[in-house]
Amino acid sequence: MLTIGKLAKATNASIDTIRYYERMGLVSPDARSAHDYRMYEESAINRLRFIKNAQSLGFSLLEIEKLLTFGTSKDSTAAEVLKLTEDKILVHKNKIKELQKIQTVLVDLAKQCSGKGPASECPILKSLYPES
Amino acid sequence: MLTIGKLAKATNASIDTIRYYERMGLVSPDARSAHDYRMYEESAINRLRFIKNAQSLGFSLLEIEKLLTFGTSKDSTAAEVLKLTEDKILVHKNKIKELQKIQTVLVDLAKQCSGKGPASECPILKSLYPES
DNA sequence: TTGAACTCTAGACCTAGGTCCAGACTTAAG
DNA sequence: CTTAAGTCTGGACCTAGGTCTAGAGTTCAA
Repeated sequence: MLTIGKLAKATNASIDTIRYYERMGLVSPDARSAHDYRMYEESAINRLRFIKNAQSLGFSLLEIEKLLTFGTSKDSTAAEVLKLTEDKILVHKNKIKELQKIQTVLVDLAKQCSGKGPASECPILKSLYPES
Repeated sequence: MLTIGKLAKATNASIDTIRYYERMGLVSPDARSAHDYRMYEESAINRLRFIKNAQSLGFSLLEIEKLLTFGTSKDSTAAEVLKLTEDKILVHKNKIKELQKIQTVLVDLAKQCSGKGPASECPILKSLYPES
């Protein structure tokens, strides 16, 4: 069994983060010591790594909680996991599209500005002011 | 001169937002009425629209404040505006790249999951758990 | 055994961009 | 004149994902 400090070290998470995840319902100690220290099984390491992995794919803690629940609930289906994943893909797709649209505008603006002269003459600023 | 309510209506911003921008140093009333009501010139409308436009391009309020200052300071140069714009382009570029990387992984995971069977057998979940 | 390192709880604080509220005052319309 | 609608200030609250603090108790190493 691991204390919270050992678990933190093993997963490169902070103690505070682990306790925060506990409040969020993502991780909980497998036991408490005589003096109420949190005690974790080795498997908690994998659980925390799961969280990190899922986070790096853009899942929120709320979504990760669902994923974790799916993994242990007998009634959960692969279809539910797939749905969550596909939803996330769609969200990312839209975000990428939005950023690319913005990017096009910014690059176009940058091209119009020679970088010379006073800011007040800069076409970038001018185009941000509404037609007037 | 416009009261804050008229300005809000004209710009589709909320009164609270305008006051918030004032606290942030982005907009301030051109005068106060006898009873301390904020009074704005027509030009405040354009200023607020400028803010919206810049926001839609991903500039933060802090950056927008700089842009607005550039526009009115005699010492500011187009080069400064261009720099801010190019920095933003770079930030967006990196964000897009990051999202695309994530997207590749997610799409790949989704492909591996048939959507059939229990969640516990789902290859998506399995791959989120560290090699073990 | 003693001091450093660890852990506990509860709750405050942080960012960013707002939103909302209370309580008081002002203005406009009918 | 009355009443609804508008405005004022100051400060609390919201999301998300943490981070930090205080004050008290515990455990480990020398």
